[in-house]
Amino acid sequence: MKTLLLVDASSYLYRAFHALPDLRNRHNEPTGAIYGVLNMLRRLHQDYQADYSACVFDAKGKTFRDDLYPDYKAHRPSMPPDLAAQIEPLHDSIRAMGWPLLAVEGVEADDVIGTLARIGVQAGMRVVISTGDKDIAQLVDSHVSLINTMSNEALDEAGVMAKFGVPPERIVDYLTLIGDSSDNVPGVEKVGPKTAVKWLTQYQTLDKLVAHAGEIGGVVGENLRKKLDWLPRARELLTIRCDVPLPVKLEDLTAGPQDNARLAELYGRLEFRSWLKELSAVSSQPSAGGLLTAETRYECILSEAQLEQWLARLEQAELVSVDTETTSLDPMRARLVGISFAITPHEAAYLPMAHHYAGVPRQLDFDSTLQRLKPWLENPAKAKVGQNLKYDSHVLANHGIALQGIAHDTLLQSYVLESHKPHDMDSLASRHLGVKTLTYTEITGKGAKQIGFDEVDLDTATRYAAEDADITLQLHRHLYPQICQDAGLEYVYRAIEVPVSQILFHVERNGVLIDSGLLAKQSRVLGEKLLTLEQEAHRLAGQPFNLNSPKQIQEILFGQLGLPVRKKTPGGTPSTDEDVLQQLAEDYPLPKLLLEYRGLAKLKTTYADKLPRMVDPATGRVHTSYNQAVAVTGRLSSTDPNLQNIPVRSEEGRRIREAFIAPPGSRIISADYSQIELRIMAHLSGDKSLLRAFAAGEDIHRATAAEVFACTPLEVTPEQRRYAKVINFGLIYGMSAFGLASQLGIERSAAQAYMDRYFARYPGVADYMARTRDMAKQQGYVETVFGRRLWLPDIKGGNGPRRQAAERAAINAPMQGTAADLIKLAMIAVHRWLQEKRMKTLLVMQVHDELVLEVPQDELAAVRQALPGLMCNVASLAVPLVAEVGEGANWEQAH
DNA sequence: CTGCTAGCATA
DNA sequence: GTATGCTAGCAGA
Repeated sequence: MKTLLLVDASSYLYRAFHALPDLRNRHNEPTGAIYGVLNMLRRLHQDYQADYSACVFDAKGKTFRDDLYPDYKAHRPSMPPDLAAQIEPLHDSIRAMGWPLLAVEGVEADDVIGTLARIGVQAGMRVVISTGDKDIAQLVDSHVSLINTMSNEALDEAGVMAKFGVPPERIVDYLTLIGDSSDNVPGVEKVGPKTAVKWLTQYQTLDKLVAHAGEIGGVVGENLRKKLDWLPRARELLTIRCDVPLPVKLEDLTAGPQDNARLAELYGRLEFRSWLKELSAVSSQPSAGGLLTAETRYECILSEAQLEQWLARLEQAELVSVDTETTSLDPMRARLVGISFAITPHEAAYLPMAHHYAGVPRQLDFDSTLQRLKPWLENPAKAKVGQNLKYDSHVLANHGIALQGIAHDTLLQSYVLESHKPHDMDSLASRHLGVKTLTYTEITGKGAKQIGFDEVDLDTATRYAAEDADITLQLHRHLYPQICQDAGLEYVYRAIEVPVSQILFHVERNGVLIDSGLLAKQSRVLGEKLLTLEQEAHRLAGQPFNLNSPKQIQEILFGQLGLPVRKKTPGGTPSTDEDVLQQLAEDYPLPKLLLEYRGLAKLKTTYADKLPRMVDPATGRVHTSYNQAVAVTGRLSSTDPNLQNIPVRSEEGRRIREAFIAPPGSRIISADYSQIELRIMAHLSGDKSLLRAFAAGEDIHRATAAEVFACTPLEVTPEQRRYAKVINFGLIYGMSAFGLASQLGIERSAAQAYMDRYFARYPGVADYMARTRDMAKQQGYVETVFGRRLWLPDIKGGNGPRRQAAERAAINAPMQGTAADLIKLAMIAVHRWLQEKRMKTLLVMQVHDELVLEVPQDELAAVRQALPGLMCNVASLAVPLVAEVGEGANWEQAH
């Protein structure tokens, strides 16, 4: 959807003039208001890459309102000369920046904006109005929103309702009742926002209120009745016109190129030196996007007095950006080296506590300083923002501090806004703020020569650490308003991602108990089998070779033994993957052996050998890290170790799961959603047959088989059910006939016939797939049920194969993403329930559609009983959600 | 030591 | 056909 950005420049001009210090150049010409407005426009330009835009000013001349009401704005003093003098250079600068500028004689800026907004909406656009004036709230609707670029406050329909207490369409009535003193339009005496909202809530509209004016008692009732004749005219004065004739068309409102020569001339005269410098740098760094190289004040806290002062500031602050510096990237091992804080942009402090190098200045005492900070860090009422605060929570927890008051996280903000782009701070700073930050490796070096952060000198450490806190705060101010522009995104961020982050912190810290002895035993057995297989393979090949080397296997199979090449790798060499070996195994002995070898080798190295080495000596448990911001669909991922790909399909693989155990007196409970993605497909598509099958609790693969093979469910053969299952999975993956054919090992035409039959029997699903593809192509993203946006960069641009892949991803993403949203909500529900009931049960793993818990014996019954409801009642979809619960001494038994 | 490819584990 | 992360081998530092 295209965006039209309208700037109510006059509203900012007055505010900048009055709010900012009286800046002047050497000729004593005033420049403060120009600076303020341009600064605001530059920020806006970064925030909104609008397709169409206009910067709108009031113009000279009478307007229809002056005719309607001679006293309109009558009490306003004429424009101060210092302000008037700034208008022309301001207009010139704005034009030189490339903004379309509008000042229509005889028409107020509000009416120009109202009219353009209407034209934009009619053209199917999203309209964003940047204004400092509350009157414009009357223009808000589902397509039109406001942003106050000075306060960073964003208002959509819900926002208007929340702020004013009445919906946008009642704003005019509201203003009419309370009057507008700045325009000299009186309202009803003694009626302010409170009474206006009360009346409008009760009577809904001004007209109905007027009709019932007789019923209202008290002085205000009297006052209302006195003004009955006046109110219609006031209403007309306060109503923004959306139908004034304009000298421009929508097509004229595209941004032009920035005229750097002209701008340099203007900035030179105005003496905006930092912007001037940036202009000269712009040729070498075109992506800078135009940013004020503001002066920064970074402080290193070394004295008691400084600490005292910052503690006082932290106590007062509404929101503080926090960042920890540590000795390690491993969250469970990291020790604190220092902490940085930022309260206002471009200003931050670094508190070093544990730097160790020759000649390090005396730092504040580690333990006592931490104790001083502890109450603030642990106070849930003191709001904090950070970049991945889950990590900082671990670091602080390592020192016995339970970080509370996590209000915001810029990592999650970026993820919710642009899941497909990088979220590291350096990328975010450059993308959103046009700032190049110090990187960690620039500070510490890399490779063997890398030093710990505790060895970094305090000056450098301060620049780096304080910048991180500062940039995080700036990013928050930049990103959060964008999230608030969209109710869905705001819900996903505030009601899902922020709370889930804290729960993941607990899950990671809980860890899971591993039977290392059992794994060691399995490793020995696997090792012996591998040795035998290796010898046998060498014998069959007639020579020794490395069974772990695909390259050597290629040479043996397709070179020495002359086996047929079935498939090529992307690199153009003959593939030796599982599929190929499976086919070759039908006719030759060696491939079968290699398959067996590979399967067992994977089990041994990746799981049996690796997991025991991941046990944390301090806790005796394995602590994975969940990454909350990598999967573009909204899923979590798990690393160090990955606990989301522990084997389950093969018999031998499942033995690994027997090593995931509970301590004595506890059991493992596993609860997983049944057919979650197919259920979501039924919900999203609304397909009648699919909904009916789920509502009736049928075996869904059997039901599908019955439809595709035109028989009754009872007549479905196991083979048919297997086919239907593959088809159902294929649907979730956006399959093509080609893919289905290769999966089932049948002709493409036969696969196409199955698909045709499926879509004929489930027309709702066919419809849904087409709709999803269209929506993805139109807007570049698809959405989950909860409004999470899943971006598909390749869907528009890109060549054939990439675009087709993006189309398949577009089909899959809403289902995978909604499932991810659901289980995140389930984690929140389960965690809250456990807390409320003061249970000792621990959430220990999440595996996409499954939650694993470690449950003390005496809580078993309660947890088993409550889990399905907690998981299934997080949303009410058009199909029932079903969760299956199992229990055992280990994870394998719990299934 | 770092980055790449091939292959494979899960949902 | 979707989404991930990890291992081993190997090539070029």
